[in-house]
Amino acid sequence: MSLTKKPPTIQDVARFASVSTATVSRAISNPEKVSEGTRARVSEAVRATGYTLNQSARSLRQRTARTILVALPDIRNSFFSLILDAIERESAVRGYGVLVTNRFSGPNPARRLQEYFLSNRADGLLLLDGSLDIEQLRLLTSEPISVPLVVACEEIPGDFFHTVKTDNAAAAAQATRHLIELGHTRIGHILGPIGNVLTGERLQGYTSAMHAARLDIAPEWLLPGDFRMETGYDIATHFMELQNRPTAIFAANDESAIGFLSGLRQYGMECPRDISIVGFDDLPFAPHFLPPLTTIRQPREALGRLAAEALIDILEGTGLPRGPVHIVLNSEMILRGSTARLPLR
Amino acid sequence: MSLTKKPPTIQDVARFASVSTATVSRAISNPEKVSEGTRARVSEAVRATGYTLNQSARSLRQRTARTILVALPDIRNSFFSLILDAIERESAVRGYGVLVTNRFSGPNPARRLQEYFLSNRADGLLLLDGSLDIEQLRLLTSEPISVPLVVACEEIPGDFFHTVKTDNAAAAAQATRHLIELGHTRIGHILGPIGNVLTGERLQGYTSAMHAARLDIAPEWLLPGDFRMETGYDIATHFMELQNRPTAIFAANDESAIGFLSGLRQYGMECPRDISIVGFDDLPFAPHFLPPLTTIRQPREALGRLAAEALIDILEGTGLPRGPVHIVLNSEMILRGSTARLPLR
DNA sequence: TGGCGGCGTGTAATCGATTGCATAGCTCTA
DNA sequence: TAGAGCTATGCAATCGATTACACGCCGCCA
Repeated sequence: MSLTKKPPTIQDVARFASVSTATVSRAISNPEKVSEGTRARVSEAVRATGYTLNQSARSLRQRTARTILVALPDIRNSFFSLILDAIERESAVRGYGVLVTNRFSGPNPARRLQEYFLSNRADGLLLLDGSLDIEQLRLLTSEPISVPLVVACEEIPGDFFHTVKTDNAAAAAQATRHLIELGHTRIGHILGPIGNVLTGERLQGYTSAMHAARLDIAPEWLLPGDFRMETGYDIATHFMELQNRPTAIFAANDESAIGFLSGLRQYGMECPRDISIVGFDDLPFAPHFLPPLTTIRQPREALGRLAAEALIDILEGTGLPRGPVHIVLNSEMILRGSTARLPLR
Repeated sequence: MSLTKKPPTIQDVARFASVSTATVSRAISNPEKVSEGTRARVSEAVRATGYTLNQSARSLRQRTARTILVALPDIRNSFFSLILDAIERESAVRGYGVLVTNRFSGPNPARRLQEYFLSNRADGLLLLDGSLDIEQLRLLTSEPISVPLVVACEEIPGDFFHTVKTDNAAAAAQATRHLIELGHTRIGHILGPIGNVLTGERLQGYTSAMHAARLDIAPEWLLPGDFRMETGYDIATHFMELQNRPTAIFAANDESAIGFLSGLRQYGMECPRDISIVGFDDLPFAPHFLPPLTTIRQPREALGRLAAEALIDILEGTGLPRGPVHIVLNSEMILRGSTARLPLR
C-alpha cells in the first residue's frame, strides 16, 4: 500500500559501515559505548543510507512505544486544546509521539484506555479529566498493569496519583471575594458538571469566600452547568424565574459565563449593568467579548508542559519521585469589564 | 518501568486453546479461515487469558501501524480542534489510533512528517494545513516514500492529492453578496495568512462577488490578517486610519472578525450600527457573541469524518480510487446580528 | 479405487532492532 | 611475563505476531 520500497534498515547501515548491527545500535542509542572512529563511520553510513529507526521493532524489543496517550474529556473545549498544544510541544522536544483519545466515555472507559498499554501502543497516560471512576483508575495504575499516569488540571482525591494543577479553590475564592468587594451580597455560582473534581473545588472556594464574608447562599443560587456554552445559555431562563435573584455570578468556566450572558440578553439583562459575572480559564476570546470578561487566568502553557515533563521523567526513570508528585500552579485574576460595583438602589 | 508483569501473548492463548499460534492469529484476524469449533475455543482462551494483541509486533511484521497522523497548523484554533474531534471519533471506530503533530513548522516540516512514516509509526497523513510547500508534499507522497495523504479543509492546487473541503470561494461570494444586498458598496475583507490556500479561495470569492455587482475594491480595503484574534484586534487601528472606510467587512474567519470588532470598540465603533461584518466558520461562540455573528457555517463534523474515512479507505485498499478524490461539501450562511442594512445618510 | 481439490491446521521463517554473553586486544601491575 | 581488568566489538537469541508452505484428511468424481 504505502511505502513502495522498503526503507533502509539497521542491516544496511551495518553493511555500509562494515560493522555489526549491534555496533550500529549502540552507536545510535549509547554513543559512549563505541569508539570515536566507529561512531563517525556509523553516522556517515546513517546519512548515506537515509536510515530511520523502525520504531515498531524497537518497541517490540524494548516494550516501550515512545508515545504518550492524552485522554481528554472534550477536545472541542478550547481550554483543553490549549493545554494539548503545550503537551504536544514538550513531548516532541523529548522525542515522544502524542496519541489522543477524546471523550473516552462509553461503556468501559478505563478498559479502553488499558488497551493502549496492553497492546504496547503507549507508555504513559496524561489524563485531563477528573471525572473517571477512581477505582478503575487505581486498577489501571496498580499491580499487573501499572500504567504511569499524570493527572493534569484536575486533582483526583486521595493522593494516589501524580498531579499537576492550579489552585482552583483559592482562585475561586478570590473571584468570589472580588464580587463581594464590589458590594454584591447575593452571589450565585454556575456549577461545572457533577462528579467532576474541578466542580467541587471551585464550589468549595466560592462557598468558603461567602462564609468568610458571612454571606448566605440560597440553594437556588447554585445553577447547574457542565462547562458548555449551550447549557449556560439554557440556564439563563431558569435564572430569570428565581424570585430573589443574585446580582453577581461566579461561573465555573468562561464558556458557561458567556453562554449565560448570551441567554440573559434575551430578557434584556445587560452585563455589567444588571449583573456582574466572573469566569474561569481566560480563554482567548475572553478579552474580546462584550463586555470583556473578568476571569481567572490559568497558566495553561505551564500546566501542559509540566505535566508532559513529569510523565516523561517518570517514564524514563530519571529522578524517580518517592511518593506522588503534586505540582500546584498559581492562577491570576484578570479584571475586565464584566464586573462592576453594585449600584445603590 | 511500567507493566510489572508481561501481558499474555499469543503463545499463552495458543497453549490454553491447544492450537498453534498460527491458528490463534487466524482466528483473530481472519475468522473465516478457521473452523467454527476452533474459533470458539480460541475466543474462550482469549477471554480467559485476558489477551491483547501486541501492536508493535503486528506493526513490525505487517509494516503498518494502524495509526494515522494528523498534522495541524494550530490546534489552539477552535476550528481545528472541532475537526480533530470528528477525526478522532471516526478513527476510533475503525480501530485506528490518532497521533497529532501541531505547528509543524520549524526548519524542515516535511522531513519531520516523513519520519513518522519511515519509522513505521503512522500509516497515513491527514493534513489540515494548506500552507506546506507543495514540492515537499509531492516528495512525501511520491515514489520511494509514497505516504497516503488526505488534505482536509484546504485544497492544494494542482489536483495531485485527495481532498475533502468546503466550497470556500462560493461561500465567500455568498457572504459578500449578502453585504451587497444590504446596501453596502464599500466592502472590505480581512485576509487570512498569506501563502495559505484558504486565504486565496476566500479572497477570490469576495472579489468575484464584488465584480459581479460592479463594485470597486480599493486596495487598502484588503486588511492583512492571519486567522488570529489578536491580529484582528490590531488591524482595527489601521482600519480607523483609512480615509474612505468600508461600511462592511467580510472576514476570512470568525476569530479575525471578533478580534476586529473588539479593536473597533476602542474607537467607539459599534457593530452593526457603524459597521457590518460576516465571519467564517461558525465557531461555537459565534451565536453568543454580542452582536451574534453572521457567518458561514462549515460542516466541520462531516469534514473531519469524511477525511478520516477517505484516508482509512485508502490505507485498507478498499475501493481504490483511480485518481485523487475530491470531496467538496456545502457550507451554509447563518444570519445573525452582526450585519445590518446600510443606514441612509 | 485412484486421484484431485479444498479445507483446516501446524511448522518455521520472518519483520528490525536490542542486548547478554563471549572474545580479542590492549594496558597495567606484581 | 602471567594474569587481571578494561574496552570495543561481534554473535546470536529474543521480543510477539503474521504468513508462506507443507501436510493430512475428507469428499467427490471418473
